[in-house]
Amino acid sequence: MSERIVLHVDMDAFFVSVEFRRHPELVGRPVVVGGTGRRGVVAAASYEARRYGVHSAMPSVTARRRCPSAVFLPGDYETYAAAGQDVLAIFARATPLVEPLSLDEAFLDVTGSSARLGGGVAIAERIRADVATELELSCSVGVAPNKFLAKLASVEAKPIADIDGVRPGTGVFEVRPGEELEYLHALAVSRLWGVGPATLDKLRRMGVSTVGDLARLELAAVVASVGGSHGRHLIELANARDDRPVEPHRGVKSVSHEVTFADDLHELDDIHRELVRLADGVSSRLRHQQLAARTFTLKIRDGAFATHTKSVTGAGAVDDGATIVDLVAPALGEVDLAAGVRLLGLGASRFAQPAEQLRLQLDGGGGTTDPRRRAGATSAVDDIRQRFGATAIGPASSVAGGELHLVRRGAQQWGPDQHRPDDDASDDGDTPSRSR
DNA sequence: GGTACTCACCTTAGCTGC
DNA sequence: GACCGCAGCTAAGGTGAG
Repeated sequence: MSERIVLHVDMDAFFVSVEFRRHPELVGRPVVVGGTGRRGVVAAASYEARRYGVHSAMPSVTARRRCPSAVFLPGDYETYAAAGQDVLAIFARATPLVEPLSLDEAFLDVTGSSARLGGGVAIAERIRADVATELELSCSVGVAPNKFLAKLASVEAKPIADIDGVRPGTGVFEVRPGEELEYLHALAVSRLWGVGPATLDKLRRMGVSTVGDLARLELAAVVASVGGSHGRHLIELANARDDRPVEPHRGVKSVSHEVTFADDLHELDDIHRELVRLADGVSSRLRHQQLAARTFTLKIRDGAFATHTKSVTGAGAVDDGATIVDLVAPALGEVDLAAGVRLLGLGASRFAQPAEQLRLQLDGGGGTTDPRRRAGATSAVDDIRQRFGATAIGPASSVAGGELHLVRRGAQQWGPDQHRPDDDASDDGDTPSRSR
């Protein structure tokens, strides 16, 4: 059997690069995309900004302090998603086996097309060239016998930004068959997929600093330290073993929305109104994907940054917002809200097909007062949104201050928007404190 | 002192039924 | 009837990724 050839393609500073296309005057300047409010985080930083130590997931406040000259742009999720689709279309020319990981990266299994297109490295170079000429974007590609190594390899191909300046990367980096361990064992163990701060701390206490150190340990010792499944997985990776296939169509297992407020919520009415909005957003996505869920999880992060979750499993699968609110609203009462609510989230999981959901509801399992009427109203809402846009209609109970604010995927991806100084001065208690 | 959003997967604990 | 062990399910929380 021939060796697999897996590519990991990772767009370079993707969100920033998309912004450069419509703001060419910003090219070469430090640019940061992400939440612009005081509670936001950095979604992407140009390489010029990275020179100053700015990186993704960094609090925007810290990024401003490190690089005051940077241009800060609010994220535009829909535009980035559209650009991501364009990129995927180019990948699809090389192989039908494309597994997107996020908007800006994907695995490609090119084993079958390699003979026709000239091998893994040649395919990678071709993809890079097409992305550059057709989309004015750049990407880095890792080539390896499996997904895990390809992912590591793409990092080696990236541009480098440090205090001395920005240097272009190689663009393509290959880990050749037979050379996997030589490459892998010299890397820091934190480079392994699945080693975050908590696991790294445990491994360090065992004297592990490189992947090679980990590979030399007994499986039992690693399992005792980090747990069975996790330990076995790490040992497999440390020995360059990863037989996971590239899966083009991975079904979703959960759908969730969460929102961080510019100012903590204290009034139960306000919290309930936000819950209605979240339920509307989640239910809308469920119906769009023809899914219904049995379990809903309420997530609350309080004013002290402590996170609490409450799960509710209904008798039947549900896909309408009002029923979801009926299910999870009682859980609000089980959480101490005295410290205020910084973040509110709602997730749906344990999916069933809508046909089963309808049957269960009509059997009385949905717990609604009149499921037929509710289903009719929900269908009408979807029709109106289809014709007039997502913000054309929403639940009346989510309206505050005469304005309709709906939750859509990615709408507040990187934190609440810029907090206006006059928000505090004009706070008449009539409108929610969240700024949008 | 500052920590978003979305998704997946894991561990632990408690409950229930056999 | 009480108790034990086990399996299965659920809830809660943690970890990690991008």
